[in-house]
Amino acid sequence: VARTSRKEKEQTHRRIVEKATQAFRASGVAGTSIPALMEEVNLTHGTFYAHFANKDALVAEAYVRGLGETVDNLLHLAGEPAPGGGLEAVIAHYLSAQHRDNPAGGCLLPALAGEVRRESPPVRHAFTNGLNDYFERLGQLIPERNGDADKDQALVLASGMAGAVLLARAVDDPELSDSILRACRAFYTAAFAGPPATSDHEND
Amino acid sequence: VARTSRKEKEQTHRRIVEKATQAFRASGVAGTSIPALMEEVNLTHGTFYAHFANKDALVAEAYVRGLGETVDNLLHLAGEPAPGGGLEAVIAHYLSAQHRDNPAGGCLLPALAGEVRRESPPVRHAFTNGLNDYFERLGQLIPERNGDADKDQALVLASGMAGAVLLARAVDDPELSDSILRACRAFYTAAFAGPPATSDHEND
DNA sequence: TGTACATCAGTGAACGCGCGTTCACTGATGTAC
DNA sequence: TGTACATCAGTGAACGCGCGTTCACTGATGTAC
Repeated sequence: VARTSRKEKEQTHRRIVEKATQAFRASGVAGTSIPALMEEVNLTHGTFYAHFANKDALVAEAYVRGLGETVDNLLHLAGEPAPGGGLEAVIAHYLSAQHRDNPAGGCLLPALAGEVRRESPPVRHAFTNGLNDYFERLGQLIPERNGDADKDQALVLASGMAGAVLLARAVDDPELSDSILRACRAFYTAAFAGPPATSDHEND
Repeated sequence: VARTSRKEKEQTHRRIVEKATQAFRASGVAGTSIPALMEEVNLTHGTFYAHFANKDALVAEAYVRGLGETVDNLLHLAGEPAPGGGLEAVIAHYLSAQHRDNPAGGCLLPALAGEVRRESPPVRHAFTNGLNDYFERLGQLIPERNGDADKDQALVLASGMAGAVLLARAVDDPELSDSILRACRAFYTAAFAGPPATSDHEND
């Protein structure tokens, strides 16, 4: 077989990016080779360069797509964007064992944010744009509570949850890993999705 | 020159580990080659294998040392371990531009925790042990406030701060990066190091 | 303390390997008439 | 609509490179007497 139509080429392009976002989150950018990636797309690696100038161009595209997917999934979990309504569900899912155990399909931040610092300027810029969207859309779920700006609260919540999953995935002790998720889930739920102000002391 | 004394060999070993913890935090494990590392130690790369069975053995040792150093530095910042006293200083330093801009000398977690998941079992185990120490020693700085266990609070604070530095380092927009640090510093200080319970509304 | 031998820290060339990327080629798709 | 030619998506062998690791070697250090 030698050539496919232009429509099929677009689909191939999308399939490469799609597999790449998953592979990058699962194995890191350096840990995902072009030959291995193209094999998963069922093409020879030579054709990669008909779609992208180089690996860097793919990385930039995959980061943006991965961040977008991440937020889409989170907002979908929250149901209709009723302000504050679904935030508890978002936190519970983000800090779940299911999310921890599925890096390839989960949020891009705990999987890849640590590598962004060492990527090329275009990749870092694409990531930053995607992250700004992320913060903004997450912020819309948070009810205004302390007079803090929505975005400031989104920064805290997003970075905090990313850090929790980061550590929960790193340790090899399942109990400790569960403890990290449990403690953070309780904390962030109370801080961002709990009742506005009760005089009762909170319990588990 | 051909051979040095046993005492000098021990020093060489330490110098390799020391340079490795810095290089790994700055460039990642995969991004640090044995030849490049040994050049920084001013030795030819062949002698590396007189000190370590393979790269993995160095990685395990460097993780433990890096985590230990990190906590030592933090506790030193907190001054005498007066409970609750130095926590504000620890948070302020961790979430400072200075820390963000110095990955090689800073906390190991935002720099390397994302890679641990893909390391060998011995490396993950060494990391987990080091992290348990980290949590315990950090927990001793946190005043008991809500009846939560010290360790649970340490998990939240450590993972939250690590996530904040992780994202602050990833973005290429200095303003956004500063915002992340500022918002998280205000939040975690109020949550963990602030006054136990004031009726006043907090301000900046 | 002095001598003779064994050890082994460090040297530097070499290895096999997988990486990102290139390139001549194939033949179905797209286009001009 | 049919024919003739140009394009180009995908193929598969090949490249230069740096990686982790090995190894024969050197000569100062360590040890036995």
